[in-house]
Amino acid sequence: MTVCNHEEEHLQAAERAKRSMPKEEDVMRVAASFKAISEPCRLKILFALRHGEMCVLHIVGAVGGTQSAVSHQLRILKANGVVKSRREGQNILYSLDDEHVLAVLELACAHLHCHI
Amino acid sequence: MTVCNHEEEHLQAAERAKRSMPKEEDVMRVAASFKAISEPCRLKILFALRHGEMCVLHIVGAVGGTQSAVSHQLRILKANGVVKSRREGQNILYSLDDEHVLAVLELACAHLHCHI
DNA sequence: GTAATATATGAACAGTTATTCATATATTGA
DNA sequence: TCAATATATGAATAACTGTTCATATATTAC
Repeated sequence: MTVCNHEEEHLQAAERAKRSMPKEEDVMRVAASFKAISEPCRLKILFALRHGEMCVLHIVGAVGGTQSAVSHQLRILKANGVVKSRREGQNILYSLDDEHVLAVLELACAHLHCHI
Repeated sequence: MTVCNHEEEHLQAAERAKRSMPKEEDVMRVAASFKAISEPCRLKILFALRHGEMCVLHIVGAVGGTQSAVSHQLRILKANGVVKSRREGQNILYSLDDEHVLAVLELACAHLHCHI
């Protein structure tokens, strides 16, 4: 296969793309973060946490599913820097890690013309 | 299991979370979009397309892998509204669907302290 | 210490997905 | 029409992932 040989403009874009490709490690981290928020159940958790921190059983109540499933999902979200948690007595309170998370959610919804 | 019964503040967040949960259909669409950009190979395609539209073989050159694999991935990106394409002679030129896509990428990188 | 509540986790199974290979379609030029 | 180039796609397999079930850990109240 021979790479196409048209417009100079496209060739320049291709060369810049090759030069400026982020490090494999960074690509993997970004991919893992998006994967963390790409399952409906985990996304519901984020929508739930928009309004503030919540304990696990409140999250279960808001998104459905079993306590075990939600706990597994929270672990994935936390491991990828999407949510954070703190203990308060018997409860662990979860919240969105920072303002970037909500901003990404809102951008995605705007892109898809969802009103959330 | 009994839902925890602490701070009024948390209870209100839980109730608002339940009331304002987006429709299942919208959650699925957002999740599918994030899933589309959650694989390293597809993410590399997006990083490549930051600099402008490119034909398939240029994309293959920038991200690696086989032509077939890249073509499959492009189909997924396009089906989920992440990239768009137009024909120009023998070539199909791909580009990011709109400015939201780049904005989401940049937010994610900022969140993870990647310099892209 | 014991019971109760809240949360986390390991293993196993089922469903999903990415890649490869072979092949098909579409465009261009002769 | 034929050959060459560019892109797409169906099927199969291998790898990954989410859920469930059972159980473990941690905190509090008694």
